[in-house]
Order: sequence, then structure tokens, then C-alpha cells
Amino acid sequence: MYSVAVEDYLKSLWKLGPNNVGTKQLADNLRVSKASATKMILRLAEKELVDHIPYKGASLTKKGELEALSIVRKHRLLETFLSQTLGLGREEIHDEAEILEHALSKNLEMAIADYLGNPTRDPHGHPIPGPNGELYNETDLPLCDSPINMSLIVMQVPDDDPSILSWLENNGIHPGTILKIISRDKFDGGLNVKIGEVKKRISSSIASLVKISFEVEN
Amino acid sequence: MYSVAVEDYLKSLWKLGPNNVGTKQLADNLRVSKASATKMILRLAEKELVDHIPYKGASLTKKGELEALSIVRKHRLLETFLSQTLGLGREEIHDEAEILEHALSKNLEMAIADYLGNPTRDPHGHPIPGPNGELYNETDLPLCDSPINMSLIVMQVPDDDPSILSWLENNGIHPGTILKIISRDKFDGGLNVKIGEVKKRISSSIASLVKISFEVEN
DNA sequence: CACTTATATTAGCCATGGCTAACCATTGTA
DNA sequence: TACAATGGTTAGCCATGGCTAATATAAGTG
Ligand SMILES: [Mn+2]
Ligand SMILES: [Mn+2]
Ligand SMILES: [Mn+2]
Ligand SMILES: [Mn+2]
Repeated sequence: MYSVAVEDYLKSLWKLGPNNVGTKQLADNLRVSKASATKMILRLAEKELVDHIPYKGASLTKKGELEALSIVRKHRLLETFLSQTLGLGREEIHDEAEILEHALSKNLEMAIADYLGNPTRDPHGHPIPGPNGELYNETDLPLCDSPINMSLIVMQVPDDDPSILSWLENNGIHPGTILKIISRDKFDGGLNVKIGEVKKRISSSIASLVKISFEVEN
Repeated sequence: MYSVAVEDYLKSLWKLGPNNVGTKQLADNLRVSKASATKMILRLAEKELVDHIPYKGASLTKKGELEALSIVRKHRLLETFLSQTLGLGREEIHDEAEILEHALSKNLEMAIADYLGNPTRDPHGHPIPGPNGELYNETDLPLCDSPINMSLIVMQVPDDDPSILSWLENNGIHPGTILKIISRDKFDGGLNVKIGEVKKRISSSIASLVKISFEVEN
């Protein structure tokens, strides 16, 4: 239906939204020049996929949002499939899914969702939108803002930086990991945490990318 | 590496080759105009993927052939994967693979081949080239040219016409089917065959697309 | 050999989606 | 309030890969 470029723009707009997304922000996210982003925004507005207020920004229309969610669903289902079925590591799957998502028919999307038992989270813990764009409310909190001395369960890790993901993996931090914040460094915001009996230090930049919930969820 | 268009042109040139492939033949195969095919042939020659003799035709260079075989391998591995793992029917897989083949990294290709146990035939019985383009010699024969009253084993069915494939499937004809030609119609070349105890009639146009070998291969 | 037909190429148009360079708007700070 | 910095847009270029129409070549026929 839509080109690879259009689909990637919609996905970025969704990720950066829902408010007016600036041209520079969008261009940086897609590693494209500002001029290219402006041109594409005009084309997306033409197709009624975004509303554009010149010098203000662009935001997805309902139509654009549904299209974006469809790509996000494909992306996350593919990541889950690559991880569970083909055994790829959490740090390898994002880049593959970034390409494959544009080649997956609705039919195959359904077949994969079915094969996987309709998962609701991908291997990074990101929620997988439903077949019609349904997305439940996000309640996970950034680890960096979480209270000290409580049992926390890691719910989400970032998906697009293999080096951060490898570091997390090597330190036993992934969705499902249970940990406790021992102390928070007053200067740089770094965290001293305990995973099982092992103590680790997590920098504040990484801690802001990890999301948790409180244990005893069920 | 190469664009979707370039990859599809190389694949068609391989399928129609190995001799000089005419512009019209190529254009028809890809459902583009002759002008588009000419233009692309010139670009492929520029990239040293084909040799082009004006008004004679184009043929793949070694480099082009290896590239084509890589796409054919991806295509056939994907068909096998879609069939075996996701349970898609033999008539659905070709069109999906035609798109996915361009989105499959070398890494994923290897993971899938490994997962499937390095198959040598796809669900249509087509040989799957090796990771470096190795392709064993083809010994299967067209059913239409095969002798009467011998036990034949179906080795290959066509892959790109869902209606023919559905007909074959509904009549129990697919790779592995054992059959015997009872008689050949002198006028239209149609075949009367026996599959188990059941008699069927196969038109000559379909019989020319099905390939067999003689039973007792091992 | 001349002429028709099929095949092939060229010329020139278009949409897409990149780019740089130049210019315009908004905003925060002096 | 002026004006630099930042962000946004426009103009104009390019490659890719389609298209049609016009022209050129090759092959077969009388
Ligand atoms: Mn993508
Ligand atoms: Mn993910
Ligand atoms: Mn293809
Ligand atoms: Mn096949």
C-alpha cells in the first residue's frame, strides 16, 4: 500500500508524537535532512495522513495513526518471532524487523500472531498493538524515577541500540528481571541496584531507558 | 545492497537464461514496458551484472548470476519456511516470498536455512541453491514427455500460478505423488494417469509444467 | 530485393525520495 | 526592542524506475 519511506515516517511521527512533531526532530530521528522531512510531511498531508501547521509541526491524523500502529504491530510481532522461533538475540532483532516490517502482508501478520499465540509484548517488553490498532494504557515507569528499596520487575528495555542491549543482557537485565534500588547517586543520578544477591551500577542514562513495574502484580 | 527492482530483473534474467534474453521476453516476464526493460538492462550492464549486445539480448555475468542465485535461494528458503513453519498452502507462498526475498539479510537467510535443516528442495520441488550459489544438475523430466506405464514420482510443480496449484493440490498432485501414465491423447497431448487406484486426466499444458523422476531412486 | 512485422532502442515525461544552498520565521537573550 | 540562533521552508539538483510515442533494426515473406 504505502512505500517503505512513508511507513517509516509514520512510525517516527507516532513514536515522537502525539503532539505536533517538529521537522528537525523528525529529520534527526530518520537520519534525513530537514528539507527531505519537510517535503515528505507535505506529501503525507496531501494523503491526509498528517495535519501540518507550517512552522509548528505535524501530527498524525486518525488514518495516519492507524497506519503507524499497523507497522508497529508488524515490527513487534516480527521481533517476537525472530527471537522465539529463530533464536536471535534481543540486540539483533530490531534492525531486521525494521526492514521486514515493510514486506509483511496482513495475511502473514495474522499467521505469525496466531503462531505465537497473540503475544501482547515483544522481547523488549514493548506492547504489541492489536490487529485494529488497540493499545492498552501504559503503566510502566522509568527505572530512574523509581523508589528505593522496593522489589521492582523490569518490564521494558530499549530496542534500537545494540550496545546498550548487549550491556543490559550481559548484566542480566531484561524484561522479567527482578531488582531493587539500593541507592541513588546524588550527583549523576546513577543507581546502585541489587539483582538477586549481586550488586550492579546502572548509569542514569541507561536507567531512564529501562521501565519497571512493582512486583506482586498478580 | 541492490534495489528490489534490480533483484527482480536479475532473477527473471536467470529464469529466462542462460542465453541472451530478449528485451520483450524480459519485459513480459516482469510486466513492465519494453522501454523500461531496455533502460534497466543498460543500468545492469553499467554495474557489470549483465552483458548486453544491442538488438541481441542480455545475459548475466558471473557476478549477476551469483546475485540472482542468492535471491532464488532466499525465495525458496522463504517458501519452505512459510509452508513448514507457518503452515501456508503451496499456492499462497510464492507471492509472499516474492516480496520477502528482498528484505531478508544474509544473517536471517542462514538462521532460516539452519532452522529448516538446510533443505535442498522447496515445497514446489524446486532445488534450493546453496549459500554460495551451488546448484546441482537438474535431472527431473517434464511429465508430458514421460513414458507410459511406468511408475513416476512427481518432483516439481509450478510455483507462480495459484489456480493451477490449487487444481493440482485438489487432485492430489504434488512433489512426492506417485503416478502412472495410462495413455496419451494423440490430438491434444492430454494424459490419462492413475494415482493409486484413481484415474485422472491432466491437460498437456499442465503436464508440461509438472516434472517427474522414475521411482526407485534409492 | 522490397516490404511488412516483430523486436529493440531512444527521447522525453512523471513520481518518489534523497541532497545542498539559500531564504524565512520564531524565540530567547542582551 | 534588536538580533542571533535555531528551526522550517523553498528552490533546484540528482538517481531510480516507471510510462508513451517515435524511431531504428532484424527477420521473414512474396
Ligand atoms: Mn522500517
Ligand atoms: Mn521492540
Ligand atoms: Mn521479488
Ligand atoms: Mn517455489
